Amino acid sequence: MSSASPSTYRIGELAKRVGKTVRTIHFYEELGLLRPAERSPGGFRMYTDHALDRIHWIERLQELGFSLNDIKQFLAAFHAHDTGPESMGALRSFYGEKLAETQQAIARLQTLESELSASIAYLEACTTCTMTESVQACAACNDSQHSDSDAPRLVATIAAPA
Amino acid sequence: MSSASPSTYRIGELAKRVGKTVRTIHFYEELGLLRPAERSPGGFRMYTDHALDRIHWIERLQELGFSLNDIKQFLAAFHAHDTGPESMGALRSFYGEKLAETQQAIARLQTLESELSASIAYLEACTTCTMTESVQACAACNDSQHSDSDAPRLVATIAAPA
DNA sequence: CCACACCCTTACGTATACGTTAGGTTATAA
DNA sequence: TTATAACCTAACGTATACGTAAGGGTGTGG
Repeated sequence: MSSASPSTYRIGELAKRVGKTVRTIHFYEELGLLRPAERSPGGFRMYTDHALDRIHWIERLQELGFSLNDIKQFLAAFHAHDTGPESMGALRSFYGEKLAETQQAIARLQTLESELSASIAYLEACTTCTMTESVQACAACNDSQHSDSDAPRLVATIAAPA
Repeated sequence: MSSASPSTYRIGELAKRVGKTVRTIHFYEELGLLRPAERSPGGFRMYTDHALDRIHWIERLQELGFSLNDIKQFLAAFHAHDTGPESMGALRSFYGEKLAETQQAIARLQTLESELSASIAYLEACTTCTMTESVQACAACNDSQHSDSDAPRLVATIAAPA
């Protein structure tokens, strides 16, 4: 076994290198996201390092909230243009849309974060509560520990039957 | 909180009020997340305003990234405790875990946000590029507009066959 | 030349959160 | 009383991103 990578390798090797399963790579190919550089005489898929980059790129886009189908749509649009600048323009607006969405997602998560924090803070008082009835009774709780504020929405409506 | 109306109403009315479909409410019931206050003599589900609050609560938890199954698991644990403080403690740790996850999600999205911004900034230069070849040629781009920095990862590996 | 890992295609299975008939019943207005 | 809107249960369909066999070739060390 030589240590220099043979420049092309089979699917199992590629899978190992990117940390995906063979099935996943097959799947990407079914969707048109990735194609082997060539096939061996016997029909084995042979890949180059470019496949590696492509798969990492797909990974990042998925983290950004793109579906595999989104990526497929984009690749089609990307290659549908004649000149580099046009293709790059498509890429730019593709990313631009997701940037906006990402920023909204962040804002939303931050709202939820503070709501969670408020709920947890509110519930801290319950730690020292000596009440021994079931949670149903909490609806009438007037403990001075947290009577100064209304129960957060994430707490107020839980203590009910089913 | 919500108040006086006919005090109980049927599933269609509830659906309208919360902006969900009847099927969704049926589904929540199948999962044990929600039960009608009672049934009409003829078998119709009759709800009170509490169902409204419950559904809104479920909505928020979903936005937080909880699956309906997570919520189901939690409700079981919540009602498995004997005293209010114990149940509230369960709620607190339930929220605590998600708070940590939410904070990680925010951090991750912020990383991705800056990556997207960098990519878009990089691609701005392409707007003024006069190159008329296909995007494949961009791999060798040495335009002074962006030769000062390497292409962002989200850009570097795209301009390739398929 | 053979064993055995690795690869091939085809195709059904899985989890989530509902959507969509299908066939029949209940409530209400005319 | 009857039309019809709304409801009932049961059950199969949908989209996403793969998992998991099934049945059979390929490639290579010994």
